[in-house]
Amino acid sequence: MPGNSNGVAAVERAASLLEAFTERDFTLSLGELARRVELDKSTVLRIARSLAKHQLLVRNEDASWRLGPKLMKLGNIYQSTFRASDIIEPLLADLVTRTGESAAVYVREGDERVCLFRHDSHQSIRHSARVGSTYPLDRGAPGRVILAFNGRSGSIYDEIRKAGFHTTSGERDPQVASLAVPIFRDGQSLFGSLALTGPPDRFSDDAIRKNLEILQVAARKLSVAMGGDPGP
Amino acid sequence: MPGNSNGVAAVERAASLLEAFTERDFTLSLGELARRVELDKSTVLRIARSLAKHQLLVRNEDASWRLGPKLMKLGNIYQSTFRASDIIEPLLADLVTRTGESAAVYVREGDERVCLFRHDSHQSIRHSARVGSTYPLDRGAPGRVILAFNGRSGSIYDEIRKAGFHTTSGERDPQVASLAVPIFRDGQSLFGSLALTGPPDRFSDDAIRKNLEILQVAARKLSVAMGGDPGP
DNA sequence: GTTGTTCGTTGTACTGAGTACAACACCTTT
DNA sequence: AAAGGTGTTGTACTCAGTACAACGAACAAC
Repeated sequence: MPGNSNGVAAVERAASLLEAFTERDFTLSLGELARRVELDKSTVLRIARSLAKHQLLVRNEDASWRLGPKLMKLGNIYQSTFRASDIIEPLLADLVTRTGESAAVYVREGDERVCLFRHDSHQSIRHSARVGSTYPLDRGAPGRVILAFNGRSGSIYDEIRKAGFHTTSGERDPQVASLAVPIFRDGQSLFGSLALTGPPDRFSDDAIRKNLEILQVAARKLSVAMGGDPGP
Repeated sequence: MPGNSNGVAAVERAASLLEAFTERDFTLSLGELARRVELDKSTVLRIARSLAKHQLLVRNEDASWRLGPKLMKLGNIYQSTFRASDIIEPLLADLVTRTGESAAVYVREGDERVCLFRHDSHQSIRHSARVGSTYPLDRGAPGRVILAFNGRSGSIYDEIRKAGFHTTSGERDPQVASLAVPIFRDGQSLFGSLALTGPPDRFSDDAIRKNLEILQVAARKLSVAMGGDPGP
């Protein structure tokens, strides 16, 4: 199972088990689990038992499985790696009340971006992603801003760097538009991007102009709080 | 390694690897990691590589390791299992502004309780736990309330059931006092407990009386929203 | 310069752990 | 009563996982 070899197959199988669960299918029977990961039922049972011993999986009364609380704890430690929650969370809430759109912070993680923090808009029509979800770097404003300020060259990225922000509509998902600016920490090093997202029809030129100012003020405040230069 | 046998040792080793990380030691070198889990460096390296392939672990530039973003995603799915975040989160925020203390929701998970949601007080002196942390059931008001309404017998628990709430000061942690009430869902089945926590000196009889009313109103609202009886 | 220590990494040989299969008991449904 | 569906356990085979030792590269002490 280890693609290039030099790994531990059983561990990767266990990881696949965890990945079989989604927001919709948050509880799975042994058989269903075995079917999804394409392993024998007995194999899945033994791995699941070991995962459950560490609360990475939990067994419910009808013998089916669901994800365990340890994952929430570990996910929280992952988040604390960035040492930013105290500053970011209230700031996102403030952004939402000011702009009416959902606000989020994305950071680069390898060749993807991860939604690290998020605060949903109060409006009935709103964009709502999940914290921890990964998205491509080269699609959508939050990703492109990260690429631009990570030194990616190309006419688009040069423009973003010059403008200090970027906006896209329906690029990654036809249903959502987004407006993003960079956040810095420890001087000039990029921390990630701060973004507003919502339905494209609420991202008119006028709305963008108005929200951009609010967003940039927040981004500067954030950058300064994390020891970074305010940015261009 | 599987205590009673009938598990997969390599998987449990991998779980131990993840558990070696804490809020303080959020990044560990290979050697340190091997020391903590008491395994050979080569073994740890191979397991870590497999975990990293699934983003459960991430390698940083100096070759040390940290927890991966997939954990946040999975932790989020765990949380969504309870289908309650939309209702609970704003309610906790409201509780904090009304009472000035930190508010949290605990659910039973086996023979422990897990902090499922949490909103910190704005005050400089405040109790601040981590979402996903586990605590004993028989220490602290949130735990005892869960035991009482899960049918645990005994004079203390009979009293709690009769009163409809419980308060403790310094029982689990000498530094914190708490006030907790039950939450129900789907009729009479217990969902968990809703609690306020803070420094003991802010939990005078007067303060408790005042906050209890606010807490109970919130708990009833919550129970009804989740299809449960409002409770006694 | 050395010597010593740490770090991460790779190859090896051994053996015991992980695996798939089959059979089982227990349910419903037909 | 047969057929499908659970979850479970025991088995035997073999290959995957392991610890060990050795390596090169940094870095510090002297």
